[in-house]
Amino acid sequence: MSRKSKTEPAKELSPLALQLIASRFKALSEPVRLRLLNILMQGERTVGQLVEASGSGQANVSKHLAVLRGAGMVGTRKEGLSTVCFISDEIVKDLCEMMCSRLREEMESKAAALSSDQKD
Amino acid sequence: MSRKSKTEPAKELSPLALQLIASRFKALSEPVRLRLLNILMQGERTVGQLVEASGSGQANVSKHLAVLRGAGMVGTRKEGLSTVCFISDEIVKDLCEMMCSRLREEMESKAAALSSDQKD
DNA sequence: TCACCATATTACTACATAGCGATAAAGCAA
DNA sequence: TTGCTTTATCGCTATGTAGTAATATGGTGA
Repeated sequence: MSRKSKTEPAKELSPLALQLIASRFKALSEPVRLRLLNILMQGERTVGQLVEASGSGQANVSKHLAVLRGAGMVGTRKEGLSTVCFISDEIVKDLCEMMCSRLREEMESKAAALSSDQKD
Repeated sequence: MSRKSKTEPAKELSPLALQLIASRFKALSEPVRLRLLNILMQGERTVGQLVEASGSGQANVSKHLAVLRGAGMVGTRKEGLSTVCFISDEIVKDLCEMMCSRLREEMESKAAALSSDQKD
């Protein structure tokens, strides 16, 4: 592989690369889509189950699933009448957990700051 | 820390948590913002340097920087007339590198599929 | 003080998309 | 075939935001 000696000095990314990376992050930038992924992390679900579990409308869920499929994060297969959905890229879990624990840290440090900041 | 025995069974996230995570990813879902972060990974830069290096307009860069600051990813300090910008959350680098290498994998496997798929 | 410089903000246009209701498409049952 | 079920798609409205030009803000030097 092309590993340099050190930590790699943060390469310049081409406009195309930036565009592609941005579109991946964009797929993750919507609460409903994150909710769908969060549900799918527990295992495969049909579209109908996702509709019920997410509380969003059927058309909306279908559209969001199309986005996630387009980003290569969710896969589907037909099973009778239903469409079974599953996470097709495990990176999603890592990314979300990373973001999640980072948020928790921030929250906790802010909470700590608030409680030690209690002047009158 | 609160690590369970196994891999943690993918907790249910609250609507607020989903909203917060989504907004972080949203900050990363724009090519210009990724470009700014990419430049800042090489070290601190003034707004003017970012304008020049990114090729975007001054007002636009300023607005994107405000988004990144709002997401806690970039910090700034005044230094004379200039505003010096720097990455304030190292998670950004990890996230981008993760996404980047994932993309590279996909590209390479697609390229490989294409070359081995060369029937007449 | 005034003039200048770097940056932020405002006002605006253009475009993308989230959400919804209605409808289409596709597979199953009778 | 008809009717039912599940999902995808269409048409639409409302909202968000990227980009730009113009202006405002605030620090610097004369």
